[in-house]
Amino acid sequence: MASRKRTNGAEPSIAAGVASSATPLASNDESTVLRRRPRQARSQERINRILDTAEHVFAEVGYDSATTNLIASQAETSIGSLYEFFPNKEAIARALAQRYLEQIDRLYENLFEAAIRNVGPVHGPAVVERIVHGLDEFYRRHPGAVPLLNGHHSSPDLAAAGARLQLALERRIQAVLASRLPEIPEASLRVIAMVIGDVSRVLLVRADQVPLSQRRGVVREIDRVVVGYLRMIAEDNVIREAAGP
Amino acid sequence: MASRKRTNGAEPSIAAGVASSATPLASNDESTVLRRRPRQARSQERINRILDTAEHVFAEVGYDSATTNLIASQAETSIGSLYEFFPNKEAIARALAQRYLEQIDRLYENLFEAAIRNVGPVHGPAVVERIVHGLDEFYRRHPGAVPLLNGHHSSPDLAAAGARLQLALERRIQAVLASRLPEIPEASLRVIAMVIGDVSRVLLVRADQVPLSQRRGVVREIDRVVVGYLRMIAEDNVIREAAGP
DNA sequence: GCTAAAACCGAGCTTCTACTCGGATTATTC
DNA sequence: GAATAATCCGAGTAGAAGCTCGGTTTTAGC
Repeated sequence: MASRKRTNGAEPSIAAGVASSATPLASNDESTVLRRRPRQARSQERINRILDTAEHVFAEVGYDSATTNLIASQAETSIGSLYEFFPNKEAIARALAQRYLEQIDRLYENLFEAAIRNVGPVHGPAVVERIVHGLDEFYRRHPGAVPLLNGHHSSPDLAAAGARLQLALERRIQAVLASRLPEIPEASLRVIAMVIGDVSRVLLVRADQVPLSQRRGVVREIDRVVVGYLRMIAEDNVIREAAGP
Repeated sequence: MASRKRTNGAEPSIAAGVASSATPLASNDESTVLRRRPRQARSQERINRILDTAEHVFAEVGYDSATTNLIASQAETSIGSLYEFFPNKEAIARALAQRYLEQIDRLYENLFEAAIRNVGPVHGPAVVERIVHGLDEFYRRHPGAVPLLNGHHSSPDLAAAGARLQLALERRIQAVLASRLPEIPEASLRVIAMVIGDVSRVLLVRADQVPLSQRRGVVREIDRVVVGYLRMIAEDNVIREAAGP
C-alpha cells in the first residue's frame, strides 16, 4: 500500500454530495466526498462512470490493490480528471458507500415491504428467501459493497463508511423480523439481524467462488441456515414464554 | 500496496520448511518458504519470533497494510535479518499458513476426536459446541489465520496457501459430521462443512468487533445458527428417506 | 464569434515500501 | 585462539502508486 498519506490538510473540499443527476443526495454530514460540485452533465457522467468502474475494480482486486490509475483508465478517463473531483482514493470508496446507502433503501422498499406483509411464520421460506435473495441481488448489482463491508480498513473514515453501510442493511433485516417477532426485545433482534446479514454475505461471496454449477446449491444452503436459525429462535422463545410469567 | 514485484526470479531458495525445532515439518511440496535453512538455534528463534509477530501484525492491519519493516521492528530484529531467511513478504504469510496447517492437526486431534465419540445427535449442543469452540480457540490462538482465510490475495501462491488452510479446516469439520451422518453423500457433507466453517469464521470475527460484554452473546448465536442448520439437514434427510429409497 | 468558466489531460513529482549488499558481529570447529 | 562459517545489521536502491500542476480543449453566456 503505497499510501501517499499526502497530508493535504489545508484543502477544504466544497461540494457535499455524489448525487447523480437522477438521485438527489440524502443530507449527509460528511462533506468531503467531492472536491467540488460538477456544473456540467458531462462531468457528472464522468463521475458516475468512475464510480461504476471503481465498484468493479474494488470487487475484483480489493481496495488496497486497486490503483487510482487503473480505475481512471478503466473508466476511460484521465488520472487528472479523476482527481479533479475526488480529493483522494479513499473518497472514491466513501462516495460508493454513499451511493449504496441510497440503493439499499430502494431495494428494500421494493423487496422487503412485500415480505413484511407476507403470511406464515418468519422462518417460512417465503420470508427468508426474500431476505436472502434480496441481499443476493444487492451484492450482484453492487459488488463493490462486499469489500467495504468486510471491513478492516486502515482509514477510520472509510471504516466508518463501511460500518454505516452495514448498519443500514442490518436495520432493514431487523425491520422485517420485528414485524413477525414482536415479542423479541429490540436488542436481541439487532443481534439476530446482524447474524443473518453476516451469514448471508459470506456465503453469497463463497457462492461466487465456487464452480458455477454449484452456485445455486450453495445459495440454497443459505436459505437452510437462515431458516434453521429462525426456527431455533422461535422455538427458544416459545420455551421461554412457557417457562416464564 | 507498493508491491515491489521485484522479479527476483533467479533466486533459487534452498530450504523447505519453517519447522520450529519443536515441530518437524510435514513434507511440503512448496519449497520456497525459507531462503536457507538456519544452522543455529539463535536464528531459528528469530524466525519464530518474526512469524509470531507477523501473525499479530497481519491480524491487526491486514496483509496489504503490513510492512516488512514494521514486522521486523516489532519482532525486535533488523530488516536485513528478516530477508536473510524470508525471500519476500509473501513467504512470511505462506510460512504462517504452513504453521497453521500443523496446528490445525493438533487442535483437532485433541478436540474433535472426543466429539466424534460423543453420544447424541449431530445437532446436539455437545458436538456443535465442540466444533464452534474449537474454531474459536484456534482463531484466538492464531489470529493471523483470519486474513489468510478471508482470501482475495493478489498473489496466486498466497491465495493457494489460504485455500489449503481452508480445506484443512473444512475436512476436519467434515470428518466429525461424517461419523454422525453416514447416510449423507460426501459431496453434500463437503458443502455443509464449508458452510459451517464460513459461518463460524465470520461470526467469530464479528464477536471480536463487538463490545466485550456482548462477545459471549454473539458466540452463543453461532451455536444456535449451527444447531439450527444441522437440524434442518437431519430433518430434510429423514423426509427424503421416507419419500423414496 | 468572443470570452470566461468549466472540464480535461498526462508527464512528472513525492513518498512509501519491498528488498539488497557490504561490512560488523557472533558462533563453531580444530 | 585463529580461521571459517553463520548470522546480524541498517543505510541505501529501485520502482510503484498517490497525487499535482500547467497547459489544452470544450462548453456556456452573451
